[in-house]
Amino acid sequence: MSNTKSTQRRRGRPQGDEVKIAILKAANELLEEQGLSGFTIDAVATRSGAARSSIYRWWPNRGALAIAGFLAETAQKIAYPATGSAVADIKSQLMRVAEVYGQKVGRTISALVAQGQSDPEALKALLEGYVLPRRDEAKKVLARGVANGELRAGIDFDVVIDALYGPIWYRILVPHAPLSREWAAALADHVFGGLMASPAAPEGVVDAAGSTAPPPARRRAARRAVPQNPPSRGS
Amino acid sequence: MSNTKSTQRRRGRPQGDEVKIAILKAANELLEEQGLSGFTIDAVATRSGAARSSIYRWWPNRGALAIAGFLAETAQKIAYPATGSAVADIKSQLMRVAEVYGQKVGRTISALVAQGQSDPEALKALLEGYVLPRRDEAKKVLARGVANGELRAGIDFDVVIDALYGPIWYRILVPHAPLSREWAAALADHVFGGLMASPAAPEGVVDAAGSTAPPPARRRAARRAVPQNPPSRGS
Amino acid sequence: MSNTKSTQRRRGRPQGDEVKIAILKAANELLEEQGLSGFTIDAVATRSGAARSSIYRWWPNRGALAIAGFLAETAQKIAYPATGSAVADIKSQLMRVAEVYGQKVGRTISALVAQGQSDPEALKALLEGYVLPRRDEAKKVLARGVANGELRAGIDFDVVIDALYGPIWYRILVPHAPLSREWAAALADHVFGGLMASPAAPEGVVDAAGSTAPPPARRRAARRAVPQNPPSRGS
Amino acid sequence: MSNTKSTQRRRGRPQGDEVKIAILKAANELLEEQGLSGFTIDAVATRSGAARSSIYRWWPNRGALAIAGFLAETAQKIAYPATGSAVADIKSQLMRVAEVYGQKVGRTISALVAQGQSDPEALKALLEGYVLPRRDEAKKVLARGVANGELRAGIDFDVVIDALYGPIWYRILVPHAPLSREWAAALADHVFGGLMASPAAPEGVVDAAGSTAPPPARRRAARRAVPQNPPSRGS
DNA sequence: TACTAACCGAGACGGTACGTCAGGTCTTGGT
DNA sequence: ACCAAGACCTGACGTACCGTCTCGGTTAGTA
Repeated sequence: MSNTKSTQRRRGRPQGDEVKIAILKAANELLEEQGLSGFTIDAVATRSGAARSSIYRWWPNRGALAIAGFLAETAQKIAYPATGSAVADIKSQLMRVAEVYGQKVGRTISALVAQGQSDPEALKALLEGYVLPRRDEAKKVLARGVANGELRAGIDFDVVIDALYGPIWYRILVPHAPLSREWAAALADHVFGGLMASPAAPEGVVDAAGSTAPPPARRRAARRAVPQNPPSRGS
Repeated sequence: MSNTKSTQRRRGRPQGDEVKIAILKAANELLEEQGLSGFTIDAVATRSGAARSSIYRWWPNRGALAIAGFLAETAQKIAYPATGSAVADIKSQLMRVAEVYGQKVGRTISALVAQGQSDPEALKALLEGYVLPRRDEAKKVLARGVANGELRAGIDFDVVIDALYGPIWYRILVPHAPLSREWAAALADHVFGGLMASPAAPEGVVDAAGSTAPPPARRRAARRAVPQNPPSRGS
Repeated sequence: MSNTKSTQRRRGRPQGDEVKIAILKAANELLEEQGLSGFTIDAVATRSGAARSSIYRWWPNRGALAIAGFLAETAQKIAYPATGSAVADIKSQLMRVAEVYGQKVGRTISALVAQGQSDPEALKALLEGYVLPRRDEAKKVLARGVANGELRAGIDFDVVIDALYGPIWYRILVPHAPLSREWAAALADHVFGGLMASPAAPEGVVDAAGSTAPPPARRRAARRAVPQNPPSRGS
Repeated sequence: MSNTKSTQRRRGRPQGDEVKIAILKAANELLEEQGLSGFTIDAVATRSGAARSSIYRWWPNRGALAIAGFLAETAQKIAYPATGSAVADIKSQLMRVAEVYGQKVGRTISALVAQGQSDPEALKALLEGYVLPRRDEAKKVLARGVANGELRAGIDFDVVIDALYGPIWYRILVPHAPLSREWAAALADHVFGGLMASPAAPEGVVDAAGSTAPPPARRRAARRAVPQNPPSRGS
């Protein structure tokens, strides 16, 4: 990024990465420990041993610093497993995410989202630096699942990801009950398995509620593959 | 509520409702229009015509005022429909929620959640004043669905509600894509209908990942026998 | 005061003095105990058991209340003695004033003066209600002294009173050292007796500085009798 | 004072004196023009062009600022003259003080004293920063007068200073009549010259009231009449 | 004896200033 | 050129009193 050619040295004192790293580390720790309220530029400066001006030299404001700290330190810790089954991979990763987000990372993420509500740049950075890349990853796994035949062909990946991961973010932001692996497992089962006792109901709902976007293609494919699959909505 | 008998008048000058109402109205408008950043006690005072001290007389801090404004003005605007079908009711309400939250109410709610991340009281107020009551309402509808035979008996209402509403909150807080009725309809269909191409998969996942709450029996049974089998999980 | 003829009774409930008295008492106590900073309308109301509005019904603001409390409760406690000698009366009263002002009354007076600096009405009330009447009293005693032949005929009573009582007020307002009877006695002696070793000096000063009020009588007597005697204290 | 060696530079941005000076200047002007009531931190900030936070960085509260403004701007304007005669010096300085205090400085000082009545720190600062140093100066002049033989050896400097300057402070704080050079001259004459028509009276009083500080100049005259009266304080 | 106007307690209300805190900018001197 | 230190301006926070006002309840003299 800011590197010129390595042969071409700039004048003056070269930038020591230690300062930057110390700042990011301190930022991340504060975010984990105290959330947004304790995350003060001054606090970061004090903890890192850096000066406030050094922070502002590299990041334009506290939102940017928060995101940067998160991305540098925490973001990449949750990787997808890669077994044979896409569904199994997703489910186990979902459980792991629920577990991890239930701890310090959750505090951090909720702080970042909160910051984003009054700081469009921070929101954008969070989206582009974390949310969207991870959604892309998830989509790849889902695509593998479709290719495998584990999942129906017509599913809308974005909707599925929202259905799987949305509840987790919801629970860390609106903590009406703690996150747990068990809850995540149940969530995955519900989403993958459906809830209906009788397959006929949804269509009625769709008609009744005026839905304009019935997903028929999937259904047909599904019908082929699982002939006696009763939840055929159209039938 | 906190009134003693109506015959028992309180001493002192009675509170003029106009002021309180004007304050709440102004608070709500500011929250809708500008989110958290524009939501200042001073701004509320100016817009409402009240004095700052009058605001602080009734609400201890800005978080409490934000919640109160939302609850007083906006919260009750989204009611459940009550047709015959529980599932249809939920789905159509979900779509309506998605629609409404996609507009000004969404800004307000996201601001409130953000505020809650650094203000435990505000978070508590939001939960107790809005989230939990609405979840209870939803649970009643779900229970009706189970009683109807529309839904399986074994489902965990909290998980279902998380699966249905979590994604909406997620999307207003992390707006990677706009909310829409269609998206909500698709979401409902996914959750109610499931995603699996083959119903066998989840169990494998469950086994692999150590889930303790697999809902397999129903589906197999349903597939076989189908109709109004209400196999309660506990049985 | 605001009474119309005593025969002409007004309709309605007459004013009960208890409330007024309780208010004044509380006001005075607060002033004595805590000075200006603790003297709050609210504090007075609470301590007296009266309502704030009752206070404002009778006194226009806190300054007026402070003065009224002082005048009603404390002011008249210091009376002049009346022996034969005017000088002795003044001196003993000065000592008594110093003693009394050194205690709670001093706190009260200093608070009132302080209040007066930012409240012209209060200052005026203090002057007219306390300071000037007492100065008039003192002037009478001084006049008696002149009539007696105890004091020179040409003295300016206002200047004398300033010289005698000014230092007391100065010491309670600028407490560089505590008030005491001894100090007051020394003060009286200095003022009544003068400080000069040689009586010639003042005239020179007077001439040089343009004084318009030379006190010649005493000096002449002194000049005659006691030339350059430098009576050391230790002798 | 607080400087370490000049070679030892402090880190960080050095303080720009302009800001501090502008603040003190504004503070002083406000005090002169409007007294305590107009002396608001906000007003000082506005007039000086500085920020409120800059004021609070250097002074802990409004009392401290008031004192500082006075000491920095006004306090040193009144110096003692230094002619041969101590008495003449004191008298002419007293007249000058009366003249000066009768104008803007008087407003300032009365405001400071008033502030001091509810702010012990401010009172202490006024005493230590202004009152006591000036009293010390006056004592030096008085000592010179004693050395000269102009003044009696036994006089208590503190009492004399109270007698001379107390009335001035009294008059600016309790302005029953305006200050003037003439009044000050008369005051000086009274104090230096005494008031008694006959020198005998005070002793009676002294004895009766237990005074321990008899005024001797008069005594010389008295010595004739009451020769062996040795009311030496030390005995 | 009933009326009725003033008294009284309570407290809502619009204001103003306080002192605190954080954010973000700028200016030094040192390395 | 980078960095620590910290002065500086801005603006919101929550608190404390002020003085005004509007209620409901009470009470003593009058009709």
